[in-house]
Formats: sequence, C-alpha cells, structure tokens
Amino acid sequence: MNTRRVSIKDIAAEAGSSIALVSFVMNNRASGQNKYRVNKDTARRILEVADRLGYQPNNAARALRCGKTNTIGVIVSDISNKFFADIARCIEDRAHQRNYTVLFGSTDENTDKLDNLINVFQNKGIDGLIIAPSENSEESIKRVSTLQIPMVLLDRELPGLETNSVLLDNLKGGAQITEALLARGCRHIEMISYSMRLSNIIDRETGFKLCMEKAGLASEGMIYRIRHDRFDTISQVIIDAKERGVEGLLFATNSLALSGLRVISRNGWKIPEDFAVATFDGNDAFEINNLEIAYIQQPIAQFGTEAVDLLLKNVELKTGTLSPTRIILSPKLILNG
Amino acid sequence: MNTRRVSIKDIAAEAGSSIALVSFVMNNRASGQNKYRVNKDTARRILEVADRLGYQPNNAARALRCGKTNTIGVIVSDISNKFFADIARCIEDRAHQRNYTVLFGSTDENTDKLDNLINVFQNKGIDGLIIAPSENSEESIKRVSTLQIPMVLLDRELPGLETNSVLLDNLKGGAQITEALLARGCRHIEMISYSMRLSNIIDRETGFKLCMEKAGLASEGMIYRIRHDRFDTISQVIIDAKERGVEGLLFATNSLALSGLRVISRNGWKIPEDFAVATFDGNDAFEINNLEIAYIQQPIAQFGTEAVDLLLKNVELKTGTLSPTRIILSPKLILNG
DNA sequence: ACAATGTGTTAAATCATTTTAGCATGGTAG
DNA sequence: CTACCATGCTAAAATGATTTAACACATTGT
Repeated sequence: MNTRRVSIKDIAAEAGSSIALVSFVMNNRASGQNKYRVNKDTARRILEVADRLGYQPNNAARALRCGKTNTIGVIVSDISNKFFADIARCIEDRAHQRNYTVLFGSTDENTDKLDNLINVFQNKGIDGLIIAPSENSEESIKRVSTLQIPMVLLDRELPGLETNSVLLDNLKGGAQITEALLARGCRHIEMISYSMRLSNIIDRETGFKLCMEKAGLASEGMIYRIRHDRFDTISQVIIDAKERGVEGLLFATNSLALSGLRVISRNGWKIPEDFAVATFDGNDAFEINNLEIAYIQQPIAQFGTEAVDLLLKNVELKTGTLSPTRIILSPKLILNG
Repeated sequence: MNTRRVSIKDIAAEAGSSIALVSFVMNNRASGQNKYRVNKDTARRILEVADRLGYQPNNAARALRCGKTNTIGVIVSDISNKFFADIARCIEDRAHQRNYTVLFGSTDENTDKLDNLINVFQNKGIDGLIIAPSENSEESIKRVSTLQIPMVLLDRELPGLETNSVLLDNLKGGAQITEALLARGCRHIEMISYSMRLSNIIDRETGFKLCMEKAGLASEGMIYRIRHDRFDTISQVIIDAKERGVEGLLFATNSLALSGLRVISRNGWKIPEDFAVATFDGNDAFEINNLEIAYIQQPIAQFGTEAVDLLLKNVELKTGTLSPTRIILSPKLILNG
C-alpha cells in the first residue's frame, strides 16, 4: 500500500485547474485588494477537493521556497529545571496560538553546548531564538546577531550587548525581599548566592546590598557565592553562619534555597526560630510544611508570552530591523506567615 | 549586505566540480563498496572548500527531497510537570546524541489538543512520535498508526492497542509500595488515586489491591478517586480518612501526594505519627523536612533513552515494520526513615 | 470601433538537495 | 584490434510549494 501524501498537484488535477490557483486559494490570497484574483466558484471547488482528499501542505517545500519554518528555538540551561519548565510550557502555548512550533535545547550553562545548539537550530532553519544565555556566552550571542537571526534573551542579559530581552526587575526584587527580612526584625542577614556571574544573580545581590546599606547593616562578606559544581559547600556555609549568629538567610535562587533548607533541616534547626529564610521563586516544599518563607514570585506566564510576542514581532517584520527592546517584569513579594 | 547561505552549488563552482559530486562527498557516499566513486584528491578539495566557505546543509531541501527531517515529536500531558520535564530532558539529550531534534507538545490530558498536536507535528514532517496518551485517546493513537508514523507510547498504554511502549511495571510498583506500608505495621491503608482511567494508574491500584488481599486486609472502598479538575476534594477525603482511623495513605501520583501533604500539614497532623504516607516519585519537599515517606522511584533516564532508541529503531528501518515492542522498566522502592 | 481596464487563469522559475542514468577515459583480456 | 570493465565524473530529473510575468477574454469608456 503506497500512501503518498496528497499534494497541491493532485488537487489541481482533480479540480481541473492549475497548481498556482490551488496555491492562491490555499493561502487565501484571493481576498481583499490583492493582486491575485480567483473566481469564487473555483475557489469553493478547490477547497472542496482539498478537503475531500485531506490535503496537508508540505512544510519542507514551503520552508525551502520561502525560507520560513514557523518554528522557533528555545535554549535554556536546563529544561527540567522547574522555572524553565514552567516558562517552556507558556512559550509552547503562546507559540502554538500564533501558529509556531518550538524546539527546545538545554545547555547546562555550558558555552560549547550553546554553540552547538545554535548551529543545529540554525540548520533546522528556525525563524528565531529565545535564549537564556549562560556565563561568558557573549561571543555565541553576538554570532546569532551577525547571523541576522531574530533573538530574545530571557531571564538574563549580557553586559555590553544591546539585544531584545525579557527580564525580571531583579534589583527591585532583591531589595523587596531584603526589606521583608528586615521587617521581620532581622538585623544580621547574609545572602547565599551563585558564583556564576549572570546578570539576574548580580542584580539580586546588588538589590540586597543597596537595601542593607540603606539600613546601615551592610558588612564585608555578607554575600557567599556557591559554585554550581560544588553545591555541597553550602552545608558548611550555613553551619558557619549559625555560629556567627546570622538571623536571616537570603537565597539567590530556588535551587540554592532547596539545598539550604535541606542543611537546615538536617541540623535540626527550625524556621523561623533559628533562621528567617527568604528566596526567589516559590516551591511546593514551602507550602507543604507551612514553612514561613518569604519569596519573590516571578510572573512566569508573562515571561513566556512577552518573549514569544517580542520575538515574533521581529520575525514577522518583512523588512529592516527594530531597535532592541528591553522588557522588565515586576517581581511580586509573597509573605508566608 | 546580502548574506545568502552557501549552498552545494557554490561549493561546486568554487571547487570546479559538479554539484552531484559535492553531494556525494558531503554524505561520504564514496566509501566502501558503494556504487558512487570519487577520487580521493577531489574529495579532499571539495571538503576543503566546504569548510572554508562554512557550508551548512539546508535541512528543508533535504527534508523535501528525502522525506526525512531528523526531528521527532514528543507529546505529554504537561511538559512543566516534573516527571515529564525530567523525561523530556533525557529524551532531548539522547535525541541530540543520535542527531535528532525534538518538538514538544502538551495536551493537558485533552484529546482535542492531542489530535491537533498530531496534525501539527505531522505537517512538520516529524519522523516519529513519542506519546504519553491521555484518557480515551484510542482513536487518535490509531490514526497515527494508520498514518504509518513510527510511534512509541510512554508511561501509559491503551487497552486493545498493540503498539511500541515504554512503561513502568506499575503492578509491581503498587505492590512493593503497599508492602512497605504493611512492613511499617500499618493495617488500615487506603489509596488516593485519580479518577482518570490511565493504564499506569489502574495498574498501581491493582498492585495495591492484590497486595492488600493477599494480606487479608482488603475492604470495599479502600480506593478513593480524585477528579483531576476537582483536586480540592482531596481535603475532605483525608479528613474523613482520619476519622475512620486510617493509618496509612498511599497516593497514586506525586501531585496527589503533594496536595495530600498540604492537607495533612494544614490540619496539624504529623508524619508518620498521624499518617504513614507512601507515594510514587520522590520530591524535594520530602527530603527537606525529613518526611518519612516511602516512594517508588521511576528510572527517568531509562524512560527517555529507551523511548528514543525504540522509536529510532523503527524510524531508521529502511523497509517494512517491526512488530510492537513493550519495554517494562523496574520500579525502585525508596524507604526514608 | 478602439483603447483601456478588469478578471480569471496558467506556465515556468525558484528554492537546495539527492539520486539516477549514462558518458568519457584508460587499461586489460581475448 | 575489439570487447569489456573499472574509474571518475556529470547532466538532469525529482521533491512540493510560492510567486512572477503574461495571456486570454470580457467589460467599460470615449
């Protein structure tokens, strides 16, 4: 049984018209003040035949002819990370709404993998890229620019690079969450952060620092930076903090918070009696044990839709380029208890 | 500045050969006892030119000519669900290793969305599909079969459909986890399950039931089924259970467990004093508070690699079809405390 | 009656690649 | 000397769509 898919040609034959006409009808080029005109009856006939034969346009042919795939690529550090998984879902939904499909890729914060993914996606002919850039990825990102591939940076931006981006106001978030800790009466607060110099991390640190300075509580070494390949070191950091009489801990990311909470729990310390804890992004684990943890909530859905919309605005430009847009989303403070 | 990508034609011109020859070299058709022959020097020259010009093959043209896209589609209920997000990551890695890219789609357990995704992916010309089928999706899945699209079912299978599938031994898992509760001394055990009749859920229930019957502890109504659109009803179910003196709760899925734990926590009950709890899949939330929760761990990485490998085995068949393969993975019991 | 305009349609080029069929050339066996 | 084979290469067809240029034919205006 040979089931070749039905093509525009088959429809033309069946409807007794030329393939061009079928193409016009299929893309309803016949409407409005277009230069292509097709007779209403002919159009109806062609549509009827197409429907009867179950016609589905061949994407590869279209892509080849038009250089457009209606596919976008999304590159994040790890698609199984809750934050990115949630965003991925929103991106997927929005993209489908707008008639695009999405290719996902994970870099593990590794520049080589990023380069590779950019290559692969470029070869697939994606129409645009949404990227959460890893540390030191300036060169790769610049390459995308010179390749003229429409692009939006997500969650983080890169120093000295003017690109479209959708970001949280991490500075404000950092300040807000610090204020929350101060409002609880904490004086001795330390932040546990990432060694990786990503813009979102840096801004959170800066927000924290500025807020502490304003309160006259800043001190040398009040920020600890954990290497992402040495997450276990967090244990000693927290034990030391306890000894120094730290009252409040601010974690720069959710994964740091989870690791930290594990340590706190293992040492038999209680929240908020032994430590006041604050972090970024909520987690099931907080709610389930009624942990009094304040956190900054990021508008996930907005991240997704804004990134897709901004990207497609650039993709669907028939000519020229737009000047880079920076979309800054607002953090929301969630207080528990 | 017009930066058209370099094609096989450009290379041919530059190297002073025909485009066919370039194609042969690019796909190193010249090796072995092949019917295509190309001079070693010519081959070297062409490769050198291709490299110098930075040639990248055009995927759309290839797809059009060969009907192969080196892309697979993955359809799950929700890509932001931890279980699927983890599997997605493994699928992505394995697929990339094998030189394929992956399109993801979420159905929200909704058959219409499933149908739509199958259509979209088919139009994109995917070489195969990995699907976690939703309830009542027999017709959609059958359609994929008749469309001759290679397919592997993941996590769940469908009654009366012979297809490739990669599944957990949920029967065994259900029994193992029940035994763990029994071993802890629980006698009065109830299971909180899903109303959705998915094979994995049903098997877990059956495993539980058989094990309870063997222990002579089975009773009518020891399984509660929560509707996925009425998750809040879980609250009353657990409160009632407490009143009836239930000692052990077995949750059929991780999301049920999380909702359940929230209820338990809100009511001030403690684990394991007030309830012994067991479930499927681990969760950060358990570890962070040293909750003594036994659970069945699924071999996530295996799910991903086995599904990809099985799918590609079918995709890369040059001729004919393989008879359906069922791969059953082993659950692992994790005891905490 | 003739030009101008509008309407419906089509042949052919194009996109980048793979693959088939076959053309030279040179050497070797009979 | 002829027939045959191996080697190295190429022209051209085919894949399925979009888009351009142009061709008929009908209608309208002058």
